[in-house]
Amino acid sequence: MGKMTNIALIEDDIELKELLEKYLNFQDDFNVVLSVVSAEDFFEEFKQIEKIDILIMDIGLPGISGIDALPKIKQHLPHTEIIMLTVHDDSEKVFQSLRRGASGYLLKNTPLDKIKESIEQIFAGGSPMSPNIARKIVEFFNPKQIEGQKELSTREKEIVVALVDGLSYKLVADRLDISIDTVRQHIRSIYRKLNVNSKAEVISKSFKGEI
Amino acid sequence: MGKMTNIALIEDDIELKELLEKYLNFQDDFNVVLSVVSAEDFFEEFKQIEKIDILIMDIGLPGISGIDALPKIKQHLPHTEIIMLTVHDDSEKVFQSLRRGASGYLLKNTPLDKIKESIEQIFAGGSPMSPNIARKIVEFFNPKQIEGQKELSTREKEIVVALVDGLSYKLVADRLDISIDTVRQHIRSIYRKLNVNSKAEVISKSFKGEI
DNA sequence: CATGATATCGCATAAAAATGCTATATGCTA
DNA sequence: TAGCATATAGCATTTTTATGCGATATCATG
Repeated sequence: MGKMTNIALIEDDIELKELLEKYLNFQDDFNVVLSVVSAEDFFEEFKQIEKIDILIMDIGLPGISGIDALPKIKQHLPHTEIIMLTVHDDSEKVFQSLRRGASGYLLKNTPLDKIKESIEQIFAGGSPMSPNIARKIVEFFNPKQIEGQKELSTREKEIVVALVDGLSYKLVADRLDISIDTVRQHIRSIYRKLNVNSKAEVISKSFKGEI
Repeated sequence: MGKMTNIALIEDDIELKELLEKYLNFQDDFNVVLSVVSAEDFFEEFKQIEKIDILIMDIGLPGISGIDALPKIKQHLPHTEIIMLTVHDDSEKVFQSLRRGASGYLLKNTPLDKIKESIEQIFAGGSPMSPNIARKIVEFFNPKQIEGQKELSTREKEIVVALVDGLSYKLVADRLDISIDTVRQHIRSIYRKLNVNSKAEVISKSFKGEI
């Protein structure tokens, strides 16, 4: 037998919580060591547990939300991998969870065997992600056009990426192997298309998905 | 019978190409309508195909690379969903592919039945992604802690917010009702604490949650 | 084949940002 | 209380950015 994986659950839907508990405990190498219905309960009890490898938690919890609890949990348990299991599929919640340290993001319609698979993926250095969540992320990297805003060319998008990386004109030129004057020219076109007149605005728009 | 899904392949590994072709054609509702070994061949032949729903392509192709071919393909076939199937798992290639319009990203060790599943996920509005690839993305959103990064003061955080809003020093001074020299001074402190030396880097860090 | 979008490069200049140095006042804390 | 971080402000200089103007070449589209 391999080593046991210790799992904790925070889930206020009692039915789902018990189902998960039973299913995971039924697996040979999984062991549910803590199962609570709120973040508050978790903070009260987690210190009594020797080791938590995986925490599966909801977002829509009573009291402290799952997202707000994330930083505090990661602070106390930096080596625990956290999987969000939730009905929320809006980009804001997804990105917030990831920024605050979640390693995976599953929708509640995920079948039990896929949840098991997700835990195994974590140990294989992967990040389990429901396909619909992954789509949000893909859209972040390749946002849809804003109405009335002109499409940037491939080269212009590359320039934007470089600006977002914090590069100066000189370094952009080096990365793309073009002259600094050409960089200037592209940036001019970008400013015109986006109706801005500073790098700062381009970077902000990029992060806000407005490009 | 449901409607047929038309699939195209660009894969220079002949063995894999033929295996995929056979496997996908064997499925009831899949139909491999084009199967070539290079981007050049694809551009020559794709116009003869009435409809391509899904394109599965490699990155490491002879001649034009898969990544370089992406924008041109999306331009001609904006409604074709593209899945990258490749051995490359470095962040740069992953992000480049996504920025250039790929809808999914699978590693070559993906089993055939998972590839089939991925195609179905695309039609369900999802983005198939190997777990190891998803991990790269998660790390993008939650970068590792920068060692010895100092906490910003309240005033400094206000300045950061103003910079993120795309304001110039002058406008920051106006908003906070302080002199432009004081703004400079605060920004100096911010740069020192964050180990950067441009507005662009501050804004990026802010969006990435590194502040 | 003309037109427009893209991609490249150069020169010049004004505006903004980055940095070096100095200085005063306040509040916290070791 | 001496030291430290914060918040304020000024001046000078260098570097980077923003913008105006001009130019050539390619490619796709009408």
